[in-house]
Amino acid sequence: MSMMKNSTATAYPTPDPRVEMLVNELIGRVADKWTLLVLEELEEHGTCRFTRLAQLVPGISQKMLTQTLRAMERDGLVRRTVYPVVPPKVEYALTDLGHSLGEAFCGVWRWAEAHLAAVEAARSAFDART
Amino acid sequence: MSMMKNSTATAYPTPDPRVEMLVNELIGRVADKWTLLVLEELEEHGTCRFTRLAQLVPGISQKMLTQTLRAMERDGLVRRTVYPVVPPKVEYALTDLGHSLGEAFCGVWRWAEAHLAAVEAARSAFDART
DNA sequence: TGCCAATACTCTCCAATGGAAAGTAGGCAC
DNA sequence: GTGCCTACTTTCCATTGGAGAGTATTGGCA
Repeated sequence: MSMMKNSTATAYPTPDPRVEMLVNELIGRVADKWTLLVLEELEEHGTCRFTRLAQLVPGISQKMLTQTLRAMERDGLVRRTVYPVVPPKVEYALTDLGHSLGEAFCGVWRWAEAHLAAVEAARSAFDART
Repeated sequence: MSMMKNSTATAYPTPDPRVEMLVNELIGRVADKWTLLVLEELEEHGTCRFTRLAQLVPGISQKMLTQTLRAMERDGLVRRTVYPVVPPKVEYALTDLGHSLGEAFCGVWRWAEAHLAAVEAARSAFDART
């Protein structure tokens, strides 16, 4: 927030501490490893069922997938559609809000792709410094 | 590094599974709540000492601050400067790489500010659905 | 009449993580 | 000496996360 927000010349850019607190809380929830990975797979593959997501997201456990999807549904990021058929069928899809968050994270993705080598070099250098 | 990301006209942008794996790992590390919050405070306040950061980042423990700063230093996101003075003095500042990551996260911050109300509404609606 | 298969969870147990608070180092003012 | 300052570091304990087994449903099969 404040990173880009002080367009005015005021020394401190945080207008309302309540808003800041809420944004921090929201960031803390949304900037979660699994949320991010699930978001990406849903962006990339569109509507998915539970087991497909479990295969797509590398290394997630069923419990964490359930929890993550529930939290994302509660936050209005994904829409959960249950079909009352014989073997259960549940589909997960991004809402508009979810898509907009995905777009917001595009920059981070591009950053990761672009600076992968720099990070690895930094790690090697750091580890070499004993 | 990122061996050509497929220039072919595939529908989805996943080029090389190795790159994807590394990016996922990097995302998983960098998209950590504390990393994000520390990054923001360093962007906003510039160079900081340890205790100041501990005050700035809401709710972080000393242990997590130490761990987070070490990981960020290892990844080349922050520069750690130790002054061998009487009471220890250590300053933390973002590197260029750190700044670039901060910029990449700008979109997420803006998203959080812009959609705060939408998320809260979604939560209320979800919770009301028992 | 069992019994199974398929799916999306849900539960249990155990290891890893995170937080609070106390401890460490080491020189300096007292 | 005693206490103080700062940046950790360690210890202990509560919470979280993962692996794998269990559950609920019901049409289809023997």
